[in-house]
Amino acid sequence: MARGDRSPRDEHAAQTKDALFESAMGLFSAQGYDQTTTDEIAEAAGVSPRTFFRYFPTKESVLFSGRFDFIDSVSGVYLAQDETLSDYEALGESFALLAPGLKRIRHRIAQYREAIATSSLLLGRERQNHIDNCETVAKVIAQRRGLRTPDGDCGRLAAVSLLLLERALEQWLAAPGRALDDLIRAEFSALPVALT
Amino acid sequence: MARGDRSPRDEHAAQTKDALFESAMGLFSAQGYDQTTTDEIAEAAGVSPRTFFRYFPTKESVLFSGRFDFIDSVSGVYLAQDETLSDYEALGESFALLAPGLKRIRHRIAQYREAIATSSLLLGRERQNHIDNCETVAKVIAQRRGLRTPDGDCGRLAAVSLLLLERALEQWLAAPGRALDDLIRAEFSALPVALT
DNA sequence: TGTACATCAGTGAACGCGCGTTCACTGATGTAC
DNA sequence: TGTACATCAGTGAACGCGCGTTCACTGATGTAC
Repeated sequence: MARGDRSPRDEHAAQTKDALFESAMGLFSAQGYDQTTTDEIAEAAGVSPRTFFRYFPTKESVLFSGRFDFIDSVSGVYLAQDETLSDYEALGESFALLAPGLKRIRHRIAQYREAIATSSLLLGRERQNHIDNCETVAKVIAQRRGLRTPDGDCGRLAAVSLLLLERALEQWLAAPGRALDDLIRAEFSALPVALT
Repeated sequence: MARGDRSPRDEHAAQTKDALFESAMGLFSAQGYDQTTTDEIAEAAGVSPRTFFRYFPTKESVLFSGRFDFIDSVSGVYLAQDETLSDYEALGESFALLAPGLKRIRHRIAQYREAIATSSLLLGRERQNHIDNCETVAKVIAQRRGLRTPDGDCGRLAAVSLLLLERALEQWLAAPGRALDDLIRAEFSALPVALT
């Protein structure tokens, strides 16, 4: 603990935690979250069953410890968009601008979503995150419009934008071909046309 | 079992099942799904813990036994819409036309959704239902367009429509004032404006 | 109508499973002097 | 550099909890003749 952070003991502990994390993610995405027991994870990481709970308070917490908050970084970019853009355009553009940053962790995101997809419980947790994200986005839309609190319009726009982002993400993960920001822009331009 | 269906014994069994269902829904929406044990439900229904599993294979199945499939009835109405309407307009109109049928079971729907909202597991199950619904709607849109299989456009339109329906439903359940079909039409007309 | 048998709602007791907790210990690493 | 003590990663064993299953029974209702 003295200077910096890397004491040999801490180092070893960090390795164990990492081994548990990697083992867990591998097993979750390969055979499903519900089908994977904490005992199995420990065994795959080469430690005793009990040791799992020394590093993670719950089985779920392994998954969410590796989470990256994309939406939290949106606000700043969004508010910096040119005033001539509509809220909808500014949202699409903000997502597209932030998208390249995800390229580096594409594999991690894919694994996370594979795991999520195997379990109703995780799908539910993810849904709650999604609801929080809607709220966050609705608030920043309200702010750009000079409203104190988001109204129905802000909520609707937030929900629809996140839906489109979600679709783009899905396509990006399914097929490696196109860049994420392209897919996002495509989704955002396709919707208005489809509503005519 | 002889004529019709109501033997006194069956009658009694049906009453027990109903008592379990009502007790369960009441407890789920009042104190939360995860906080309600099957023992508690049995006790509230005045039967032994073991009896619960005689009528319902799992705790979840109680909830879903009372489910009403709104989306399944959409296809027919949707395909009957006038050709001059766009797909988007026809969807909104179909939902609005079917909406009045929900008035009768408003209380049941509210209770169902209250229960769902208390548990991540249920939120996840509901999410899976939602995904199925998207698929169903996407297929019928494809059919109206004369496509053999739904493309991205159909999927996007389906997802957005269901999102708007969801929002209208939410408002309807939260505030008793307005009719559901009004709220649906309002949501469907508000979106295109918001995207300009 | 009456008797013998079949069915089935309801129950009790015991158990398996997996997550997560509690208590108590070992032995290696780190620190104070 | 050397000794005494502190810390902490890792572990074992036992347990609580709630869902769901299995086996075996009781007693009321239903049916065959």
